[in-house]
Amino acid sequence: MVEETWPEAFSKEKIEEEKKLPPLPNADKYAKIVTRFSPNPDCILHLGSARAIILCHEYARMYKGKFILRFEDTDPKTKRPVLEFYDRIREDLTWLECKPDEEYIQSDRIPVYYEYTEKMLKDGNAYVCTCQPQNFREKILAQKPCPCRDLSPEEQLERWQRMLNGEYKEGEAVVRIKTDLTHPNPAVRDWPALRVIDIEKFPHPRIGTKYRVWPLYNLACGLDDHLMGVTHIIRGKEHLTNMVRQEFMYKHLGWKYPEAIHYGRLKIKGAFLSKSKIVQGIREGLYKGWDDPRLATFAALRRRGITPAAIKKLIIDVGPKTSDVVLSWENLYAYNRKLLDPKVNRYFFVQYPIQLLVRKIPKTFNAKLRLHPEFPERGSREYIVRPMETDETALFWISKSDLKVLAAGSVVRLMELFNIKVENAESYAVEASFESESYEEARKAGAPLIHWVLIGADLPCKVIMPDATTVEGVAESACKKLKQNDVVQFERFGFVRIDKVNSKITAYYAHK
RNA sequence: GCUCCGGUAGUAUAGUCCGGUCAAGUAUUCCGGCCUUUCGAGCCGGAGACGCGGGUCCGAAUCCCGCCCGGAGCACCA
Repeated sequence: MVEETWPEAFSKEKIEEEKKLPPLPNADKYAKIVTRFSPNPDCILHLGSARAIILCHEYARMYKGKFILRFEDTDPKTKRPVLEFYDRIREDLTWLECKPDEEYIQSDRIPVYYEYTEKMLKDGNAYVCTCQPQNFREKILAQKPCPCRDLSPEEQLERWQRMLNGEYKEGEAVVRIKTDLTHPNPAVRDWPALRVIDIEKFPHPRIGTKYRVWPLYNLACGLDDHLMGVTHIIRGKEHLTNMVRQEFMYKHLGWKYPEAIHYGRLKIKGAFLSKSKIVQGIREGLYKGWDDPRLATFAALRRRGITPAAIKKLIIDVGPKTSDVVLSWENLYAYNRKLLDPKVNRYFFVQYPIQLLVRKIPKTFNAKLRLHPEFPERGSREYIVRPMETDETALFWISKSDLKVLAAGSVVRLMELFNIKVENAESYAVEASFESESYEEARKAGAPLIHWVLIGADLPCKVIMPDATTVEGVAESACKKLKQNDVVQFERFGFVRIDKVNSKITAYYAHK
């Protein structure tokens, strides 16, 4: 009856609709959407890159397109690539469930860049500039061409050969793309495209000393985006002027510039998201590794049990806006908690344990604790609490932090076990006596519920917190069966990822 | 300084192009209640925002002008 009147109230109670990304500009103009993520493998990936990765991957998936990973490793000198990061970046993408459909490494594509450089040189759209940087700067600021600009294409090609032959030393020659000398932004005017590197001093970690002329960002990236069929460039807004620069090159080559989205910077409260800060901290030994819990690297988040799905949701939530955002960890944690709560099992972990002696226990208790209260099919763990025959006592570990509810005379329930009445509470030990068994009585008395670990069925355990401090304690012995990478909830403590299990458990704290 | 962006609750976001249905929606956070053998989750309720000042208009978060604040770029880095 009621159902007939308001059918909508009964249909699939409230589907929380997933937030979706706004449509890509001009998506219908392209047969296949192609995006790319193009990191320099000179550092570990962190949350700051999440926007590029997830947006690119998500859009490619949304339009059944293609997602490309392209390593931009063309600076053997100041942003020197490091071999280990190529793989670490691949690992991070896999973990984030953003596996690329194709992969390129720019240091393998030098001949391609040379080919187009020569074409532009030949067409009079580029030139080899041998001016002192200072001199060039003055000219360009005055909107005047430097002497090299107007040399004939033949001469340019000749100079180009000399660059390749090593007749120019580092800093002595650079290829520039012709733009508009009167462009309002001086940074756009005749930008540098390739330069000479002292390759003996700075060999490329992958390619060695094979090439002494290396392309700069705008040449390599600009060429590749077209050559690889990228339809939508999604990158940080620090690249806005690079788009303007590259558009001149596209005009020279008769190409059409892809659609470009320049999103704002992403920061997260209290975390260093700059490569240099991270690298510096590692070098100085401040951080123990790339996955130090204080870092917002993917490696660290992974170690703490933050799920890729939570990160993805967060990024999609933020979207591709151009304004900067400062995220708070709370948002990430909330998403993660929602994902983890139904999935992971629950255990007791007592932090900073103190001893609890319970007297007058009338019988043997068999505590059966479900791994997850809502999913009995997952099974349970059992602890037999058998009082000493001589004096009817049993010993437990309880958390020092629960002392606040353990004033003498108060009634407290040991979860899933029985109720006790506190007789004496010191900061190092508590004495109590059996009060009653049923949960209902505890409720009626408004007794607080605390968790416990039976002495004798315990396992030392330490939890590494997000600030890298350690919380020592004991876990219930059932935790022995946990494996590395398991994420569990330590009840009334928080979600943790199991890092190591041997005679002692080491876990990393995710969040409450 | 110059060239570009951007400013909606503690945080993030919707709405801004094409003014009214926005006395501003959503998520998270916080508070209260219910429920529950966790201080978790769930459910219900509540708190909380259009940077500032003018103008146009019957009507402005949305349009115009000025200001303020924040960010990015101004490399032979990416």
